[in-house]
Amino acid sequence: MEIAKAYDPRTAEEHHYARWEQSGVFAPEINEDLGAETYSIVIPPPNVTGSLHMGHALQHTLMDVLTRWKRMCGYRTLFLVGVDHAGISTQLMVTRQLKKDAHKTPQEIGREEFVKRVWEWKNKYGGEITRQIRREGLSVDWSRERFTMDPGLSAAVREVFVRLYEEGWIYRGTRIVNWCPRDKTVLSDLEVKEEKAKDGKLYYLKYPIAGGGMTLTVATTRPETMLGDTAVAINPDDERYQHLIGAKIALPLTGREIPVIADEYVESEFGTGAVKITPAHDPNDWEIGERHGLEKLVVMNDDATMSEAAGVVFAGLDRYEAREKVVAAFEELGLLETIEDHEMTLPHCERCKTVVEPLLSEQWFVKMDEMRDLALGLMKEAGLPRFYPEVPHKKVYTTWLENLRDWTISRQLWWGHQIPAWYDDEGNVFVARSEDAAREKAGGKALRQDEDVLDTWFSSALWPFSTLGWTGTDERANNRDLEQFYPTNVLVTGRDIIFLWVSRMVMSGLKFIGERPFDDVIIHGTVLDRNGQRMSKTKNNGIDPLDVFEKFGVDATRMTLAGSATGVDFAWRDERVESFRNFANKVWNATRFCLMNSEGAAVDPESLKAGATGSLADGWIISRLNKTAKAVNYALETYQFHEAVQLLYHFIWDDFCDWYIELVKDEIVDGDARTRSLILSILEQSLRMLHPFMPFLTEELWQKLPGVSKGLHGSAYASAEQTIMLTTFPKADESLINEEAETAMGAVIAAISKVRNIRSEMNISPAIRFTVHIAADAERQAIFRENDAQILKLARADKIVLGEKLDVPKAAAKAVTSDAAIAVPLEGLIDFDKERARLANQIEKLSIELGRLNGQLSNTNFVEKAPAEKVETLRARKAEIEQQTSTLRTNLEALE
RNA sequence: GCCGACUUAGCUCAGUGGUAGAGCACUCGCUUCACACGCGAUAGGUCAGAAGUUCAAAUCUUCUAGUCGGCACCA
Repeated sequence: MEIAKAYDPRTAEEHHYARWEQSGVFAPEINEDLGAETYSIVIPPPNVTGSLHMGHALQHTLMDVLTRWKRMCGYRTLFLVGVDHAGISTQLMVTRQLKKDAHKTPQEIGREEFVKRVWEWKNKYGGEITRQIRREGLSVDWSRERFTMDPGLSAAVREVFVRLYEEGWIYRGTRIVNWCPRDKTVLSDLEVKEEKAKDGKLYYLKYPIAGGGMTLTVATTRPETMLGDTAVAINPDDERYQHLIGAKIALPLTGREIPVIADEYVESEFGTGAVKITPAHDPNDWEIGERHGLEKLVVMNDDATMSEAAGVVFAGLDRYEAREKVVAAFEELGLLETIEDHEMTLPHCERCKTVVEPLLSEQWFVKMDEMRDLALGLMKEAGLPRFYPEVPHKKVYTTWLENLRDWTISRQLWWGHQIPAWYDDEGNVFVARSEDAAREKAGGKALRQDEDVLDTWFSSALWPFSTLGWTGTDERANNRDLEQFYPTNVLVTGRDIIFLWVSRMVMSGLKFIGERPFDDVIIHGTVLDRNGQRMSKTKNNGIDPLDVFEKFGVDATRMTLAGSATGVDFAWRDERVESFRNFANKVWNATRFCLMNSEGAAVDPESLKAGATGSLADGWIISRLNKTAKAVNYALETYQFHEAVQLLYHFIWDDFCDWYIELVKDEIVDGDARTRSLILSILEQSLRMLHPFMPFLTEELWQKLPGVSKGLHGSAYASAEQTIMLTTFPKADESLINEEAETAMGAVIAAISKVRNIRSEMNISPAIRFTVHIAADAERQAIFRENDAQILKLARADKIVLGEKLDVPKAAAKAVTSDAAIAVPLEGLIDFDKERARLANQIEKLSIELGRLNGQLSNTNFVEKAPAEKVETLRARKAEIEQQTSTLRTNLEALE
């Protein structure tokens, strides 16, 4: 069979995915072995508004590698896919579109109509990310695809909410919360990111003390909030201000009088040691207000403009305009003492980057202490989940849990799971699974539902079991998917959502299923741009995976991503992908060679066992194959994807292509059917091992191999459509690992390399054939004799002379290996100066090593304390070097 | 402020106690009948610096410097 000269990734990519998907090979049901162990992974659901980025591509690749590997190992695998409704992002996107298309705001069209439009948007555009997931080649079970707002998942959300409420773990309360004035919703602590303020200032304001001309100076970064001050606080031990405790301040611009109070919270050293207290606009001030029974005066609206309560002069002004105006007013009154530059950070809305306003507001919260204890208990007692890499994530996760605070779960949005709480006209609340149930609780009164929806992460927290059909009403035993696939085996995600998502899944899994959601958590690294910077939309330095797919192919991209060390950030290099593109082409061409010479041959895994007793090269490559299989399986078991990639790359390229194909080329081309079948079978095993990483290439090639059939499938997949996906992943057969063959082959390879070195260093054209003399002991001579054809071919020699000792004229180039002395007579071709330099260079290298060895071996401490085995190894090596050096010296002297 | 990670060849990165590795780039040679996305052969590192533990340190400990990250506080 003839195939194209170069691999075209696009053809293979277009060829196989639809067929795989349609034939059902991704679904766990493809496995006919009822006793098969299960293996399950749930995808971290990408946002429905999202499109694929490198972070996705990385984590998706790792999950797919594991899934495909385990499927090939005979597990009943489920790789569950789905999408997150992404409350804020989606609402913003549809709001923008509404404005553009209809020039309307959500408020103008009303909640019902707005939500309807979001669903329309979702149905029309929400499939983008799932199309991209198909492009990546992920072997996910599309028949179980989920969306966080599916009826079943929504039922799970209501169930969890009601249960937590009934247990008192969910409550409603008035607190200072993080308020995004642009998105007009509350945010949890985790959705707020501190960033350095560009030009932070500390304003020193003089507050007049009532009755008497004295002032007390307070320092503040937010002068506008003084309009809501209800006290000034000082430390009770601050001697400077003792006399003022209990005094009244005539608060400028407001006409109000506020007390001076004493509270431990105040640090005398900071600022002036006197703090203005605004309980409605600062969490710490709130606490102080609670302690001292202060009034909580709200002077700001939910869009961060000043409210009526701020006074007629300021009402309606934006917070920053109000700040300027307040400062100007103080200056006019002669009450502005000074303004200092002040380094500080400000909280920003993670999504829209607006400065978050601490605002007094009534919200729903989850009390986290008992939930936290469940997760901490699991870590303490079972060490779960296991983080990969363990450092630093285990500690960071644990520490975060230990300091966990209550979780604000309500959001002032329309897109999401509406809170299942209803109110009567008196404001009594009825929490229930449905409106009917709520009304029943309320004695049939008319009710209205809470306007707010739940934090998107509330539903994400249930993902590992809500996606498997849990709604709280099913007994687990009656739910086959939950029973089979929960807990999942491993979670693969980025470190930025360990708190937001991972910890919450652990807590809710333990609480509602009574079992951990997963054993292992792989935290992958961040893909940086080529300058080592984080990719971001604002910097516009993102690398689009789809562009890379287009340029180098999906498989090459997957190899690049899997080839990065687990958990470690790395700078993106197209050159790296290019090298894997080249590798794909190498595999393609190795297959091409085998196919061009495949007449009369077929893939037959049994031939590997028989082949092990064939030629040295056969035994050697089969040994290498089995060692590689062993190492690859181990690497995957321990999530060392990059190690597996390296092993496969070098086995296929170096061992198989550069050595084995070249060694057996003549036999293959000459039509030796046995060797042809053997090389096809080794190639086929290699393709299998490569398949989890490079699914398209390997399927494309595998299907072309003579002799492939369902017969190669694992026993659990006997009736499935023919695909490499369902062949058995190679496991090492220890009996086929042959150290003797590897050592012998090593001698042949070393000899060939030395001759090549001579040819290259002495500038001898490849066209010139010469005689190679090899001196070695009888045993080694036998090896060289048996493989003389291969040596002749690969060293481009026309004759080999074997003997105990070299017998060559002076005009010869010489070299030594661990096993042999080598000489190539070069009458008329040799440059004696060059040859002397070459020999001297080899002697020099050996002498450096010898010096080090002598140092160690003459150290009595080493000889006495190091393991005897180690000492013996060094002694043997020393003897070898001395032997080689002596030979090289003799050769060098002969040239003098 | 607290916690942590990283610093290895020109570049990007592997390598957790026993002779420093890969890919790319560089140098030299090659239309060798699978592949120039290739073949062959070289060159290139006092493993950030210092001290310590050890027979032995890139690897363990401490300190220093630089880079990056997380958390907390911030009147």
